[in-house]
Amino acid sequence: MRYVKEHKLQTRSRIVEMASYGLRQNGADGVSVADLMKLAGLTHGGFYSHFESRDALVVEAFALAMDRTVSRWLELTRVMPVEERFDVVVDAYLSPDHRDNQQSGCALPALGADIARSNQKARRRLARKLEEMIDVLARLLPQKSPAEARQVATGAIATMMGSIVLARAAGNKMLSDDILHAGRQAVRNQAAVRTAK
Amino acid sequence: MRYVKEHKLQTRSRIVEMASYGLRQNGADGVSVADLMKLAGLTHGGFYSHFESRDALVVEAFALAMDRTVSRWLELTRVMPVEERFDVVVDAYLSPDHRDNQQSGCALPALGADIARSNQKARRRLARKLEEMIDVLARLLPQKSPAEARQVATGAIATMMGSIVLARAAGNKMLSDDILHAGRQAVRNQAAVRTAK
DNA sequence: TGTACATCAGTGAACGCGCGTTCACTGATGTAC
DNA sequence: TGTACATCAGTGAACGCGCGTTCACTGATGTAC
Repeated sequence: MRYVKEHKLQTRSRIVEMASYGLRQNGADGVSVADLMKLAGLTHGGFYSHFESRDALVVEAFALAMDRTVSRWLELTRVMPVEERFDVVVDAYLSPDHRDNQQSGCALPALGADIARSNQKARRRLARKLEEMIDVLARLLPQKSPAEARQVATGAIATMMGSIVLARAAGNKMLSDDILHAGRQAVRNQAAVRTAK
Repeated sequence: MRYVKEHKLQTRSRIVEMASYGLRQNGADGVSVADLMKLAGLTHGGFYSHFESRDALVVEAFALAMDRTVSRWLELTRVMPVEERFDVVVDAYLSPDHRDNQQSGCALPALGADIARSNQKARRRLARKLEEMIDVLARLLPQKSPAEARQVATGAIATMMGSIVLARAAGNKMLSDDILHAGRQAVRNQAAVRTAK
């Protein structure tokens, strides 16, 4: 064996990571296998020794991007006072920076609709990642009951991802900024109602 | 002239209408020109005597679908007492029926992300349709100031479309239903805060 | 009223291209001696 | 320590296919006579 056993796994990870950028940027159908491999510094021929199909990579890349978003939320809130944590996440999500950097942003606005048209297996995997995301966000609302926190977190994620899609789609700077602002207000209002446990 | 002048325009309209169903169902990249023409009962050869390119049809079909949604909201609320109108629209949007009938539903959840990756011209056209949609929904909140109604309507549309995308993407019936429910609550809470003018 | 004709909406074969996928091959590498 | 070797990660040509688009043609139709 001329290569350490981890070498191929590292290459595979690199492909998934770079693909997650390319796919978020251009959509699930917007990048060819050859281009995805080029992003990882490889040629397309070796692709099928790493993945069963292009679709399999798309699902993996999506899952990785979801994990990264969750990790980012955890990092972002670690050193924050409890009562500011939720708003910090919301403000970072609904920022011009996130709107303008699709390739490194949350996978939901970029790929959600593609997953919705995908097969059941992919949608189940998304569902699990989405539940994780909801749980992490709900834990940033400790002043609410678990059930209410979960409901608010679910609505907040829907509002945040919808706002980002619309803000990116609107070919009109002023409208786009208005959408981000309205999204922030909307999430705050959702969280504010019946704050008491 | 062997055909009345409106004949070709009617055919064109039929193509746009049928395309709007096919594209909402399968995404902007999910249906071929040949299939889109077949939906209208035609063959693909005549396509370019009606449209400059496939993209041009996609944009027209998207715009038509947006108009239909706005018309639907107006019909739905015409005979309703003023104070119930907003909720009627929200409940119809965030219904299992809308989630499960992508082809005849709102174009934003189905095609928003595709438009976000489209050219500036298409995005400007979307922006105009989106402003219309926001205005119509804002007018269903007459108890708020125009500025606040517009902000709430914007946030509500983001929440509604985000919830539908997530509810469709979640390969898990219970989660999907939870998302619709959380979306309804979220929109209500957004509208409820500071209701007074 | 009947017929020949010009028009043009719609047809379907053909094009070039890029895609996902396959496969015979290469060459860098750790190991055996 | 140096060399021959087996392995297999990665290469790039080739495949079949479906796509968007083009174009020469057809045939149904309203009009002129």
